[in-house]
Amino acid sequence: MLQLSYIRDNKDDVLKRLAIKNFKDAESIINSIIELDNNRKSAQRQADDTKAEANGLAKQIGDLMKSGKKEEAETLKIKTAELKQKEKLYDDALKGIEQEMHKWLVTVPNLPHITVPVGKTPEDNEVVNEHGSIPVLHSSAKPHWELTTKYDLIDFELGVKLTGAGFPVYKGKGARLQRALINYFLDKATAKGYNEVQPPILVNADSGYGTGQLPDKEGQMYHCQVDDLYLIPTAEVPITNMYRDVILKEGDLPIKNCGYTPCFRREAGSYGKDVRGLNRLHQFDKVEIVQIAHPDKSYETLEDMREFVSGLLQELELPYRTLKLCGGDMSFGSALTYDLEVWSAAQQRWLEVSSVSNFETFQTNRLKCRFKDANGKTQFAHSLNGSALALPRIVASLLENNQTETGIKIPKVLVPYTGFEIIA
RNA sequence: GGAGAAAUGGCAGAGUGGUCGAUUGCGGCAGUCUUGAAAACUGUUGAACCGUGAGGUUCCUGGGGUUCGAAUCCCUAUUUCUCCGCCA
Repeated sequence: MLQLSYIRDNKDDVLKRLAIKNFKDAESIINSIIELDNNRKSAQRQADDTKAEANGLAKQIGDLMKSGKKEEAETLKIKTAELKQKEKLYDDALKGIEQEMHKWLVTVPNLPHITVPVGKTPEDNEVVNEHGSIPVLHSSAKPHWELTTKYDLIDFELGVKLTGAGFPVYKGKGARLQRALINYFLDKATAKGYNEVQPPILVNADSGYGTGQLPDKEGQMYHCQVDDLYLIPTAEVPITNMYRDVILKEGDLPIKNCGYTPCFRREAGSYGKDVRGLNRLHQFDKVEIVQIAHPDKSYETLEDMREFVSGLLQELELPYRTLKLCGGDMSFGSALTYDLEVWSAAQQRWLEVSSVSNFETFQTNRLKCRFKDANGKTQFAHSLNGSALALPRIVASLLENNQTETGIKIPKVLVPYTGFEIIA
């Protein structure tokens, strides 16, 4: 959610940047928000003045009662009755305006950073770098969904039987590989100074609103209606919401947390080759890194996080590239997003394995996550998060890229975690 | 799941209808003293909104109500604690 004061003071800038995000009707929506805010101010003025008057009278009545002047008190009481009606009227009006304003505000996406490329589709994303060489596979190389069957690593059919499509069963060395990756990622993150947390994987609606999954992406989350809880689509939700309604000390920043959780996504509307094998699942594992940063430092932090994730891919010896997302491809709440994609040799395409974003104050404004600066003023912190990493597509490319005629080789850094060097 | 008790500022903990946004202690911050530190002493220390300012309004878990007036009374939700039941 954008900050009202920023919208008021920088309307032109806001409109210019919303255009980069291809946000429709920006001008009319921003205008109505500003107009509503003006109404809000005068409504609050009226309400406050009325209350001040009523408070004054109540105090007078108290004094009169104490000094035994009952009759005078009674006359004043009659006066307050009228004020009370007015009070209710003004309060209701104010509440109505605030609700209306909030309704509009949550529809406005975050402003993109000035360096965000203009564009509408993934083709317009800017390639920041490419790393590693594209492997050449032997003639009988297979896509990962055949390899997982051949070596009995993942049983997609069994998952369908237990739950449905997109809920695979990992078996034997496949299951062990999952555990190895999770441990490896967590070890790397904690070594980098991230504090490991294990959050709940069901969250309440407040948490959903805090990080922006609600109200706009409601349909993408699994919802336990009996208890009104949501299965998390990413650990970002619980980990960032730990700082909802919190005022931090400036010295506490940056706060670095990481956590492993399963993630659940309904993925309504996905189809075709996108959902083949491990490419898109309803349940998958991910290690997430989250930082709460000082506004002056958040872009340095973003680069740090990007480099950390790149380092993981390098150690895993996977060819990858980094994209800076264009305005049209960025998520609703992000100000700047890097996507990291690994090359999937048998599918001959790039697979997104990490998304690293700076949300600036977009989430912290909703969360009311603030810090006290050197002057004792409270201001919103910046929130950032990134996948480090999401497992399925890493597994897909590891299996595909490292396949040989004699088996699938495990990258050196993982061997201590898997306990085996080859899947054969 | 059943019965009872409770929820107040960063923490502890007063306050049971009228200058209470809230006594006090701890913690935090600033100062005095000190070569420095500690101790001691002094001061200061919640948030949001409106207002150039003076100042005003709101917030004592959330929501609703009673009253001229609510932290204080009533209803309700949530959470915590104790006891019982169930249980990985």
